[in-house]
Amino acid sequence: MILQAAKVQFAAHGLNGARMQTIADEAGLPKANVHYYFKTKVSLYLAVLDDIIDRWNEFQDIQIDDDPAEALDRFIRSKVRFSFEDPVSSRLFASEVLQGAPHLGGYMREQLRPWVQHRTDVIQGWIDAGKMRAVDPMQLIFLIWSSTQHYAAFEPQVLSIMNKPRYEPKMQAEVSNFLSNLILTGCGLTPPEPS
Amino acid sequence: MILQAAKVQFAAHGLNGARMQTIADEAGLPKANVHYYFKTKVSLYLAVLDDIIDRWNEFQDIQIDDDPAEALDRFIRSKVRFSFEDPVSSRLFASEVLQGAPHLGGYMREQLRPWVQHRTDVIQGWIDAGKMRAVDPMQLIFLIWSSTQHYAAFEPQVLSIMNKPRYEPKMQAEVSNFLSNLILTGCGLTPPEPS
DNA sequence: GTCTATAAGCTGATAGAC
DNA sequence: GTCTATCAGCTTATAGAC
Repeated sequence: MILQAAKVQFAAHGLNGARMQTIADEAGLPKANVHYYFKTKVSLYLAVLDDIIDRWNEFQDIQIDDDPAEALDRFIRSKVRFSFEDPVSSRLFASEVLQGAPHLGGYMREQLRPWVQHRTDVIQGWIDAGKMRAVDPMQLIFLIWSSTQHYAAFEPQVLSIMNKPRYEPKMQAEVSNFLSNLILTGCGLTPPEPS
Repeated sequence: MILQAAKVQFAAHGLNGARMQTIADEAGLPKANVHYYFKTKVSLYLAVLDDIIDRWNEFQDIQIDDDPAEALDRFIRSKVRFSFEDPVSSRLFASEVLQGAPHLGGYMREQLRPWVQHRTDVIQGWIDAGKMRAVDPMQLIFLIWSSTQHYAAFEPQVLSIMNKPRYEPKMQAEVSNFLSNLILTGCGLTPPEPS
């Protein structure tokens, strides 16, 4: 699969650093075939980016009527799951932003910003209703994004410090439980039972 | 300054993606001069990496006798300061790890792992002494790293969502206060007065 | 659609004058 | 030490047979 091979290379080396030859090798094709399906390197890069944007925020909405503890717990677990199940997409997103997000500016303005705006409104509503501590809703979202994505983008560092060759199966649950417990407690909420 | 220009380019594009010509242009020198001071691209890259490793964890030690709230507050603020005052170094570190940390493996094993080991021991000591809630000390360190570094590595995303062209001066204090307050509360500690 | 061969231009690195 | 000119090899992309 060309897109998958390209995603891995672009995630690790960025647009400039990735090599069409390497992508072709990883996909098991002659380089010319890659250019048959994707005329230029940039168009391949954009195709890969489009592919991940769709699933970036696919978890269910949060609503003003939701229980804050349950909704935030779901949010956090959904993000941790994404990090562990599709770490390459997380890395590609991080790589693109590190380069200044030159190909994601439109997406951020037109899709991600309203997405965040809606969530901050809901969280502020919970705060105004006295359902949770008064914390900055936008910074809370950034905290959840950063702490969950860390295990994908910084996997080599985490593994090196834990002195392990790869994540163990229980790791995802441990991270979910830790983050949900600490963040919800930090918001003055009672964390749900660990699942 | 060659090292500074190189740091910016390597941070944004990685080792393979950065261009010696661009580095030379940004430093205001002919490309040949860069090669006079640094024989190869890799040696320049390593020089830049060495330059940031020294200051990566320069804040003062935490000790078992410290007050947990004060020590963690200092830790968090120190990391936020680093993110806002030297975001390029944070980005370069992130870029290198995204590429699999091929040039930082030794540093992580020999320096960073013992560094973390010592801190987790201290935090576990606090927990055993009943001074704070029982949370996983290593994951707590990862949480502080990820949440503080986010504002450097993901600056374009944060700014785009906040609809601002650059960080305002008060941003660093707001982030420090938010993170310190939420994380310490999450640890069952009473946050110090915001500074 | 797939593949080999190759063109056209870019990139890291050096030679050599000053 | 600094600079211009240039080389050798790499990289993207295409041409053209099958």
